[in-house]
Amino acid sequence: MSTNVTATVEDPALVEKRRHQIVAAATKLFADQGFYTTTIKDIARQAGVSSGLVYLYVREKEDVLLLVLLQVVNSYAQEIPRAIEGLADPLERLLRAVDAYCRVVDRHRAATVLAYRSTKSLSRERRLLIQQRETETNDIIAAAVVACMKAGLIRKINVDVLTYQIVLVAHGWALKSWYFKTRMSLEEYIRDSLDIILAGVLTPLGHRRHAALLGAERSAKAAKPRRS
Amino acid sequence: MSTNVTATVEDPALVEKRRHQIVAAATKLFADQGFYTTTIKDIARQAGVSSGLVYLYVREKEDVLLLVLLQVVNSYAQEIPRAIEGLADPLERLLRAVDAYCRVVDRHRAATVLAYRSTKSLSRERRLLIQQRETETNDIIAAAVVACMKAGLIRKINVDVLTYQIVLVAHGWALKSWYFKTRMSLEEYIRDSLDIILAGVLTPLGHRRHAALLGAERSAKAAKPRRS
Amino acid sequence: MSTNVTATVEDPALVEKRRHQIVAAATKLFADQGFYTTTIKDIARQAGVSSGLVYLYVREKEDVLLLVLLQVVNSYAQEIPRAIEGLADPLERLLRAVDAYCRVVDRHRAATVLAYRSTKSLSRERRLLIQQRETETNDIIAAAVVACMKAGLIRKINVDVLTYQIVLVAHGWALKSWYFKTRMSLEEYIRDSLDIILAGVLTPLGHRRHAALLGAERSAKAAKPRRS
Amino acid sequence: MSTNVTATVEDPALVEKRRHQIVAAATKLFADQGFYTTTIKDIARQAGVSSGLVYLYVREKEDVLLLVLLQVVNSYAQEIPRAIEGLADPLERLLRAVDAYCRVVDRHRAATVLAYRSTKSLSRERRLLIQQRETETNDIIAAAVVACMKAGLIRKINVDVLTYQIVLVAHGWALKSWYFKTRMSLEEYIRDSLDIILAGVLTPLGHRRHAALLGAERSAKAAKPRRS
DNA sequence: AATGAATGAGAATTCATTCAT
DNA sequence: GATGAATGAATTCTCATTCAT
Repeated sequence: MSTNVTATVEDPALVEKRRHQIVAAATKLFADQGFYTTTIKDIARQAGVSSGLVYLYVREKEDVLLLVLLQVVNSYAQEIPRAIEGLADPLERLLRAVDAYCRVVDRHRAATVLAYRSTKSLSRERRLLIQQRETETNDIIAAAVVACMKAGLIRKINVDVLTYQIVLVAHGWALKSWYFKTRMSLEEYIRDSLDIILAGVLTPLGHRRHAALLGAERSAKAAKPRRS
Repeated sequence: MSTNVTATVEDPALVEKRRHQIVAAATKLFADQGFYTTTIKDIARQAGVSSGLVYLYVREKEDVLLLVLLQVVNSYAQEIPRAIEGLADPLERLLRAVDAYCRVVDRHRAATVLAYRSTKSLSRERRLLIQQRETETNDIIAAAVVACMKAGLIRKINVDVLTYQIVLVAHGWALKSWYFKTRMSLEEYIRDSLDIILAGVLTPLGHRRHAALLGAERSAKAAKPRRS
Repeated sequence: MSTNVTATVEDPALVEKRRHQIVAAATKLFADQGFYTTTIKDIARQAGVSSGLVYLYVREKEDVLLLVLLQVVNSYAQEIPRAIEGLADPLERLLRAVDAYCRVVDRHRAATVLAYRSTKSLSRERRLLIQQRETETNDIIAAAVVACMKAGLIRKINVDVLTYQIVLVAHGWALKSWYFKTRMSLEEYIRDSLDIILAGVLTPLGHRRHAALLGAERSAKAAKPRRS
Repeated sequence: MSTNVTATVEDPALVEKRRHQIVAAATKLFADQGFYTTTIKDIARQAGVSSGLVYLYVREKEDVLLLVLLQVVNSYAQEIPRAIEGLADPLERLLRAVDAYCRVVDRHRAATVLAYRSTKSLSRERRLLIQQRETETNDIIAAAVVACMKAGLIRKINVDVLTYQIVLVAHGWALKSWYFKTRMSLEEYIRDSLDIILAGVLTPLGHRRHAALLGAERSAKAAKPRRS
């Protein structure tokens, strides 16, 4: 999770703290107004520091964008594996991974959209860094898909395409949240999307397992219902 | 197709010609470098005109972006209906519409990505204009889905979600073309994506029709093969 | 009345006509918005011609200003002498001259203010041309003052200062018309101003003559009253 | 003396200092070349600062003009009252006020002319601010006139007109200084102008007082002659 | 003679970045 | 380490002037 972004300041704890301030402020502003229309002064003001201070923790404005985007893709790369660790059933792993993906996206909605808008504002090198991290996330999904296929739960289809469709579904929640927000809950969105996609790719065996999992979940929920 | 963008010059043919020059130049540059990093001078140079001339056909820089984005969404709104006009079979209409959508996106790949990145750079009013046009396109897809559902070819699923998934597939080709381009052709992408999505939503009747259509298409192709 | 402003066009009648159009349009616009904030296009539009046409009758924008200002100072230099020609009595000549001055200023109020604002926008050479014409006007007033002094009607005072005060009174009507317009008529302004100035400079003989003139005027007015 | 012109910089002492620099530079340039032909870069260069700095102390170019003009009208509004404070005799107050007015105008000759030329270049709101301040100055003169009238020193004449004539005399020194400068001193100009105006409005009592005041002044001068 | 499209120099304004305190 | 004043390059937009038609 090292960032390539060099700071003048030595004390790592302080660097951590200041960068957090800056990134938090910048994320909000970039998401609201975009990268180019946000000034360093805006960021400094929002973060409650001086504009000069920003340059003690970052070499140029673009570094701030990099830090912001890294935070998003890192949160993907962290939270999805965490959601499926310990699970053995391939289908359950896939379902949980998709579910986790959508939920992280939901939590970072603004930043996800920002990534779509602003990744290209990065220099090539930095852009590749981001794309690489994104690929890592996709690989987790792809691995889960492959595992299902090996287990005979998913029929033979183009893994890349299916993976990408799942990724698009997850990102799509952020991209069109203004549209869906008023029409359905995140849970419904996940369920309906998976319904469509899985229905077409599961084998009969996969379908049975899916039904079993849903049944288990439902009874689990009935037993100790989640807080909304 | 009126644009709200006012020109100082009267002659409509000239306006048409010059705007075309400007939009072509701007599309390329915006796609390559983004809206904010492209200057009016860049656009003028690329278009082979003076920077002052641009302002005879456009009131502000943002108008250029509007014209560029309008061109994309207008081409969606035009070409998709054209691809399905005259067709009666609901499933065929849906398949052709999706196919057409993906192909327009392919032809305007850069501009499609640009729309994702830069729509928010527009003023609210202009942004709404674009979004409205986009919605019109989506409505065409949604109508085709509904028709299939009414004809018993697609099972009862959430129309919005399916429509959106189709739209994401179409746009997705542009968004990740850098990834797919090297791995598969547009035709394969369309086929594999539809395979996954349709498999999950067609009724048995729908499946039979789909198979029939594919068969017809294949023999048609065999008869008079398309030029690549 | 030759202007030093060269025209491309030969036909003198046409030049006259076009310049008149242009000057009329420019006078209005310059007076309303000032020289620098008025564009050649504005002038052309207001004059009902094309912007290119202006340059057939004028070499640069500043020439238009020169023409406008020349028109004003020329109207001074013409109308004041005309008002006093044929009059023999020195005091009557002075009074009528002042009266005429104020009335021309009133008729060209906007242009008079414009002269105050914009003469300095002219190049040195053109500015001198205007100032020279202005001086000619002042000389008429000064001559009338001197004549009164020689006739023993005005006591020995600084002619320049008195002349200038009279000029200021005349111009003052234009400069502060926004203030006086609502408080008094031009006639009252002239009367009250002369009352103050003359009272201090007339000799006893001068006073008697003044009274006589006023009496004559009053009875003349009573005989054939002016339409307001 | 608050200005409505907002600065980005906080430190009031610095703001004061920088604005002073800017206003001094701008006054000179505006007076020489006018508002529109002076660029911000010109001002910055003349003030020995960068062009960006100007915008730390001013929001737009027009603000610079406002500051310049405010300085002039403020100096009127300050120095005239100061010149007559403590004086009891109404006629002496009037004479001293006029004298002070002419002297301030003399000190700010260029800026006074600038006010005539450029007030209309201000936005309505700012223009009103200037005009209001000017009116305040005129009110001081008007009050002194009225006091003289009440004391039977000035005969019953139109106060507005007399006040305005006095104002014109004061301003006139600046407007035509190019003409008078070579012909007479400021002192002579004041004396001769007052001679003409007062002679016409003083009552016999007023005349006696005037003579007494002049006598007192002359002997005072003889006793301890003023420097230059 | 007249038009008005085209040019391009020039001006105001912004803002990333630096640096003295 | 922190501040925020200062810099100046860069950008948008305007408009006097030219010139092909």
